[in-house]
Amino acid sequence: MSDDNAIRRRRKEARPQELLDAALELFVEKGFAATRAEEVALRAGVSKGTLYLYYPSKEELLKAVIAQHLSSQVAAGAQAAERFDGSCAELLNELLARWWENVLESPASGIFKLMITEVRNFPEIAEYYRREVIEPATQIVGQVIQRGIDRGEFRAVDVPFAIHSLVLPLVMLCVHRHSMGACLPPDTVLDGPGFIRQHIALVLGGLLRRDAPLPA
Amino acid sequence: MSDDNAIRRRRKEARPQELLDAALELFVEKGFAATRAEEVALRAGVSKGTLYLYYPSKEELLKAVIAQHLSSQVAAGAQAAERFDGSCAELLNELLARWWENVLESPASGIFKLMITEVRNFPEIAEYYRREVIEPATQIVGQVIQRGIDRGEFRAVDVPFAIHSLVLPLVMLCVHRHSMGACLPPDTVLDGPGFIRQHIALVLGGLLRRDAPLPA
Amino acid sequence: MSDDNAIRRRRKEARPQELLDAALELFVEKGFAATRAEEVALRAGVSKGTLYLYYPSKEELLKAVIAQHLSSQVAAGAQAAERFDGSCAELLNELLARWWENVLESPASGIFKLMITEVRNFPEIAEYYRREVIEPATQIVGQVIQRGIDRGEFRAVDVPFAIHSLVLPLVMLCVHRHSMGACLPPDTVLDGPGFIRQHIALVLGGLLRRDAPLPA
Amino acid sequence: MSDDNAIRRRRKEARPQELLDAALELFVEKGFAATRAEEVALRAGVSKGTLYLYYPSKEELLKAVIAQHLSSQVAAGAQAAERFDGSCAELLNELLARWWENVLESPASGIFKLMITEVRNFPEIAEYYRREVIEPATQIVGQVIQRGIDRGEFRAVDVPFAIHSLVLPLVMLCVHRHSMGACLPPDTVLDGPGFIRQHIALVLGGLLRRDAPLPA
DNA sequence: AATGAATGAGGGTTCATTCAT
DNA sequence: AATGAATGAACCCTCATTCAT
Repeated sequence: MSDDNAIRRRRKEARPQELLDAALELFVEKGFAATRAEEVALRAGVSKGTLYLYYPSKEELLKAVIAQHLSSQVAAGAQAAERFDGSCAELLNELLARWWENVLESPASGIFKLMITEVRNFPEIAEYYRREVIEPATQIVGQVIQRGIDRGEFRAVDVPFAIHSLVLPLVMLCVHRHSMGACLPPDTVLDGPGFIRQHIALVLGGLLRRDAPLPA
Repeated sequence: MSDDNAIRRRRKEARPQELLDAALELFVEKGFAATRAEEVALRAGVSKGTLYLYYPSKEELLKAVIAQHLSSQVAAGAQAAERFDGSCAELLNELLARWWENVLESPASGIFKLMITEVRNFPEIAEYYRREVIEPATQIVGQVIQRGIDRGEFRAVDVPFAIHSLVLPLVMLCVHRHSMGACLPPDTVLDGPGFIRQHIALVLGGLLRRDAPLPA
Repeated sequence: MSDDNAIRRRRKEARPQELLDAALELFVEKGFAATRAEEVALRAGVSKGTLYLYYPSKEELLKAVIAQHLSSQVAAGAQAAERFDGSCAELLNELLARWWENVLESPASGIFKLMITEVRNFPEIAEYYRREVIEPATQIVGQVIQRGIDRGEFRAVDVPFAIHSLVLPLVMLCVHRHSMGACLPPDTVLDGPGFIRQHIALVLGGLLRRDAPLPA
Repeated sequence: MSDDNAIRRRRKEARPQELLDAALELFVEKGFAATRAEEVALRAGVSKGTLYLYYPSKEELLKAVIAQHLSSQVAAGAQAAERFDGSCAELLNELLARWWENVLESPASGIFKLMITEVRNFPEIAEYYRREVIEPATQIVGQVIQRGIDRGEFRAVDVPFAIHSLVLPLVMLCVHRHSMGACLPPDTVLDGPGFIRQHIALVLGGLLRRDAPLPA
């Protein structure tokens, strides 16, 4: 019996996460409004009623999904940036490539599409997202660029603009993967890592002073 | 009678467009599923029933909205690319800047968010979008880059990757404007033209051969 | 102009009847509730609005349809019964055969199906129908049978029962023609006059005293 | 739990039948189009939504109502006809009287009115009805009459006509009961069994050879 | 008189949520 | 804790009716 209970308890403790995973998948796939609460429950392997034992409403479920994926998503990046001691170009390379691996290649990447589709319907989420994601991510990348400029590695470009030039394609790629990308034949889909490498090289081409040595 | 009818007919002929405009706004704002048919009607200044005199269902209305904004959206760009006789760098500058003005600054820019949120629910739309927008737009930009490479103006980069590096930030910016951007204080919003100018400069920095002269 | 007006006026004066005809057809075909007012108008060759110039509502149109077809439908039969001087058997033969020709073979035959389907939704119609149709028709046939009994031509059967035995099959045949009959291949449909002749012969076989001479 | 579930399951299992019963009543009373789905639900003692847990649409509910009442409705009659060993006249008496009791006196009798009012709107129902009801019922009665003719009990009448002469009044009576009959004072309504007895006697009077002995 | 665009109440159907078991 | 039957508010869509032309 203790054994059964152990399984049961493990099962029970896994429930919220299983529900969040199912919800993320479906909300990203079909949108929040077009997803039925029962679908989420079924995909998580429980009944409709059980969903409501863990989340008081479909909307709270959405918020939980978002909260989970936005918290401490950027903490890791910040630490990497602190410790790194190579050139700024190399650091950017490192940061964005790692970020791609950790976030964009995972199911969590859907969160970006989800944010895009739902912020305007749930305004409280907007501020949360700005504070937890945009702000810190912008800061990390911005600091590296600023450091590159200060060190004479980069030209004196407009830093906020440069951040967008670097980051937006990656985010967009990730959104694409969950919208059009999901409708096209898989071989059509862009090779992520390959693209990132060249993209950073291109933008660095504009960032680097002409007299600076090219990065490896 | 002719006069009376004229007024009436003008009204009637304007209805479809008024409805499409209202629908675009609302579908972009709240998503297709979360928008009530009656809301669209009211924003267009008519009653619920009137909507159905012009479009047989909410779904057909969505398709009409999309069809209208995707048709011949890229034709203009193609012509500009044909006629242009300056350097490829200048042509890219010209193309993207003009595209920004014509599309992204207009209400039509919302169509990108709409596509992202709805393609997976309406698969027929995906193919249509690929054929009418992605394919031709990719070709135009791709041809310019290829020409630059052939002429010795650009380095021998991977063309499809380069297209994405150039274009995705603009699209993403535009999506952003209709999602997070609509939730933040207006002064936070990025300056479009300024960004575009620097973005192109940055990427061109990576595209141009180091020994080539910088564009004006 | 006078000529145009003449046509117009003729046209106009024919309108109510054209509308009634169209309404009868459609109400019989699809039922009152399932028939749209506009359908009636279109079948009558006018626009939706015009229908309402002649009848204030769909329900009033139904009542007009019914009233038209029930009034004086039986008057003719009554007179024939008065004048006839042959045997009662011959008279019944005559009456029912004629009734079949005049009523059941005409589009007006649909009125029976219409009554069946709609009386319960429009109770005021019931009394009207009883008074105008059932009562007089019953009386006419009943009188003939009663006379036959009084004269010693028929056995002393229950008269109301006998009326039903004679008349119900004809009515049912007629209802059938507008329901199942309309769904089957036309060659399947029963030959009306042939049936009537044998039906009356059969029932007369039971009515006539065994020692009476058979009718021609 | 088993007990609780038992009650619950019994409830759930009874629902479809309760809904079918309510639907039959209302569709017969008001017609299919004029009956609201919610009315059916309320009469069955459940809420609007519950109806849709058991039947996917109002139209499917109609089909279920019809299917239930037409299946195996005539099987019993066929068996009785097989086993019977009296005279054909007695057999007809028996068959029709029994049919009256079993079908026409029950709420199921409404199905005839329902068929009449709805076949033309749901063509698939027509074929079904012909195959399941008309065809077999016609055969049973037809065989008895034919046997009577073969045995020299009946005259050589036209069999299909004779079938109609026997059966149509009963069907019509039954239709009447759910249309006009429901609008008249109850005491006006014809006495079914009494009528059937005399009706059969009358028609048999025409069927039987004059030299044959009258049935008891 | 005739039209047909417009209206909005009404009915079919869905689905978030509740609650008895 | 888990289920799933039941509810009813809400939404899509239809159509009887109106009315400006």
